[in-house]
Amino acid sequence: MEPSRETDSIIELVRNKIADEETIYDLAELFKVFGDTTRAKILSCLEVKDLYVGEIAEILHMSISAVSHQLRVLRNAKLVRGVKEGKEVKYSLDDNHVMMIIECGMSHLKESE
Amino acid sequence: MEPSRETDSIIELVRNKIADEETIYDLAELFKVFGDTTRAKILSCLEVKDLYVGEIAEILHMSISAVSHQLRVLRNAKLVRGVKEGKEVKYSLDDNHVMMIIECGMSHLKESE
DNA sequence: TGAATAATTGAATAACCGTTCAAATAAAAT
DNA sequence: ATTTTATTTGAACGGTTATTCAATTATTCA
Repeated sequence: MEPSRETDSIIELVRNKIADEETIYDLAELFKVFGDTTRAKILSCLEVKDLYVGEIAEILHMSISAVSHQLRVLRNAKLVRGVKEGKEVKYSLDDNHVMMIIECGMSHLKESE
Repeated sequence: MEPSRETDSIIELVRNKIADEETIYDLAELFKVFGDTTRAKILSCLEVKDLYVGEIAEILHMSISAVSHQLRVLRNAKLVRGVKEGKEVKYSLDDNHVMMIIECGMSHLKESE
């Protein structure tokens, strides 16, 4: 690419139009949380029904520890919420935005066959 | 969690209702591609305008090699498309679904303040 | 109080992945 | 034909991260 007044203005045009660094960073961080099979499975489970940690582990044939670790990641990202009920903790999707994003991705998969 | 007939049926209920393993895997793979700052930046650029590799690199202050590597990932995921124009290759978003997913994530960020 | 159950946490290991660097390909210009 | 420019590619390094294992916290039940 030979630099020219023309391309320089394109560079500046795009630089000024894209979202700011921090927003893009946050966006990537959000998608990163969805971008793991285990976490995607957990979210899929919670899409069906609120569940205890042990139930999720059993459904997914995983250790409670592994599930708990991923639940922490999901909690930090505000995608799920845990409420203590006696000895157990019942998890649920934090808001219906989460389901929306999943469905958004799902519909893309269907479209691109 | 003490196992009981009750919880067993919940396990089965959820197992039967969630998407199949492969679909969830594909979903996670899709989000994984969005879940990197560099790739998110590249997509943001292409949301503004179709661009050559060198232009993207300049806009983002990155090496051409690094950008090219990430473009390959995006190409494999069918999120961008590259068309050769002489020596250069012009990249564009593959379909407007891509923009939709980004906007979907963006709106979640705004909502959760 | 002490044993048992549910879940969290921290450290360690292993696998994955993004960037860099060097080399290779491909097209255009001299 | 040779050089220059644009991009791709492969290997290697370093950093991130998911899982495992062991230990810990918290709550219930005896």
